[in-house]
Amino acid sequence: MMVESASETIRTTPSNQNGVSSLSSQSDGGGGREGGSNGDTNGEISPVDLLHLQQQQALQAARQFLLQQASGLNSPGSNEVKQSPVQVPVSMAMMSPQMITPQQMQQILSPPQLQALLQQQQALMLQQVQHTHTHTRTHPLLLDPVPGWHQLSSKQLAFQQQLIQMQQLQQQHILNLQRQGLVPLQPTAAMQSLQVWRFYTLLLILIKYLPLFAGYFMCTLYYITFNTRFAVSVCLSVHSHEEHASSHPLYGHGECKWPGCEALCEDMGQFIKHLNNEHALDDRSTAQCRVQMQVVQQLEIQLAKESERLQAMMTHLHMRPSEPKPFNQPLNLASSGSLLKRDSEAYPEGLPHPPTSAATPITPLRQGPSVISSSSLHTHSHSHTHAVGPIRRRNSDKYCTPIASELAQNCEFYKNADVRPPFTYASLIRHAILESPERQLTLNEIYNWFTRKFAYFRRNTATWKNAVRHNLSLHKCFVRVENVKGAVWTVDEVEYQKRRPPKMTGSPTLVKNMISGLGFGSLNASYQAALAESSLSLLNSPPLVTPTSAASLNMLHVGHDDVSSTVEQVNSNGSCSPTLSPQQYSHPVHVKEEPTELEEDSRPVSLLAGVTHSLPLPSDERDLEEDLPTEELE
DNA sequence: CGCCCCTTAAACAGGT
DNA sequence: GACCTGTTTAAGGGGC
Repeated sequence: MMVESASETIRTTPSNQNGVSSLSSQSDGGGGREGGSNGDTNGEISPVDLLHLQQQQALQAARQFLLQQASGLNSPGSNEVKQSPVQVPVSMAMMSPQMITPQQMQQILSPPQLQALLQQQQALMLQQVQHTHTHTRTHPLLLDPVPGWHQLSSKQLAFQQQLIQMQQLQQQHILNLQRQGLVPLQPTAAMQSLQVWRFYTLLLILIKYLPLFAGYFMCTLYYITFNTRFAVSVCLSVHSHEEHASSHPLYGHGECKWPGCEALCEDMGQFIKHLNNEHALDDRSTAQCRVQMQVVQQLEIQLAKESERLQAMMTHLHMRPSEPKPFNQPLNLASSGSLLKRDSEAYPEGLPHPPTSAATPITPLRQGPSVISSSSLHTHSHSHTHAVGPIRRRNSDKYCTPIASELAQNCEFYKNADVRPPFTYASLIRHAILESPERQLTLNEIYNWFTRKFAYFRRNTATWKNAVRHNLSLHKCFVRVENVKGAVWTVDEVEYQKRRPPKMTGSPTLVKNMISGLGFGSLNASYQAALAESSLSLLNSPPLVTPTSAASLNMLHVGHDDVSSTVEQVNSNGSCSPTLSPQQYSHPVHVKEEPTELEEDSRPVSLLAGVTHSLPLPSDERDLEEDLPTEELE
């Protein structure tokens, strides 16, 4: 009911797209342009330069693709220049939807197959180059990516031609090597070609499958198009037909390109009708758009990774980096990764360890402050600091994308987008209280927190305020404390943990619990369904379904719907105070009746997380598991 | 089907 | 009396 009126309240403009808009400044022909500049600076073109150029082209193509993804989200009208050099690689990527290393590929593919792939990849490169310097107007299927881009200087053209020749020679050399079975292991031309190919493949696989990862990652890029009924234009299609140059970015090949839709529409009118009917502004569309944003985010991360890889390769080859590349975050599939920087070096088992440096910090592509907002808030909460279980906590974070990190990362989003946060009132209230310096808030302060943090709660105040009051009174975890200046509300952590759902056991329920653990338990059906259907694949995907132990599985319930559990857990890593009790955590004023006797046992384990203690794990996993609630306390 | 959780609505009381 | 705060009850939906 509230969703319907959401479209009426558009109060923001898509002004924050820093991560993407920075990419948008990279034009389609950027790679070629860089190559051209190289050609300007260097009279002689070395093979190393060519490799560099190839890599740059690949990255530029990826950037362009990201740009398209992002621009599809941002502005529906920005898709006119949507030809893409990534077009053809799509087919390559779909040919082999596996992420394999060049070595693995050599093992898998026969030499002819490998040769064909290489030829195809090389042809792509050549096609790109030729496309740029033989004028795009000669190619009916390609649009001019950037006006004036084809107006290269003669020197640049000469460079391009030289590049083509070198590439041909290079390709021939590679194929000869392949025929002879001499596949060098060091990053040579063949390997780098494979690397480029792999990059394409990886990117496009991500495009293809990342939408399925929906509920798992709460996206962070923040677009205001949520507020408009039809402004959510997600362009999943890498192809763009010239006959549809003026068409809708979500429409192509006679079918709807909305993620997961593929409904057949004969013409634009039918498509528009379909779009209005099936993809109107509702929870499901919102969730899907959120997923798409996550796709973009992941691609950006991946792009950063590949850029770093390129830098490393170039460094290895004694090449001069063309530009300082932002080093990236390790591909931490847990969206709470930003909150887990402290122990990011130690990857939880089951998570894919990034091949590249894990210690390099990332420049957030989105709202920088949002990533640290909750963290910083809780670092101030000096005394109430308890550590968390190292492995289990991370597993918990991994599976139950903590709402804290979700809020932390998407605070700007929720602040501006009129989207209902997928958390329960109790979770939000608890988060608000725990976020406060004193860990206590008056009712009015809770109200203010809601309105301050969520655009959604700036309307229908009577409804949600009533709900807030109702929750405060209903749940025993919220304790009213008389204060000098009135009454404040605090959180009784023990009680809060008590109300958590029973731990999951079987695999069928696992997924659902995990989803609910993501904080979507309170969503309405459509939203849940949208997220669930997108999450299933991810949750079943190998890297995330390799639970390290029964304990890790049982941890899954810990994050249920809490907003802040992970925030304080993670941020309390540094300060180890095993003697602090949950009561102290919840509130000093509150008098508790039944302290948990086992908490002292679990506490040392929880200290492992941030400070890499080597305390032995308690042998009794069951007891530990029962202690989890207290373990979460600070 | 029953239970539980969550949301929403509403009535009511007490205080300012 | 209006408003805020807090409590309580009820209904409905969804998951298990």
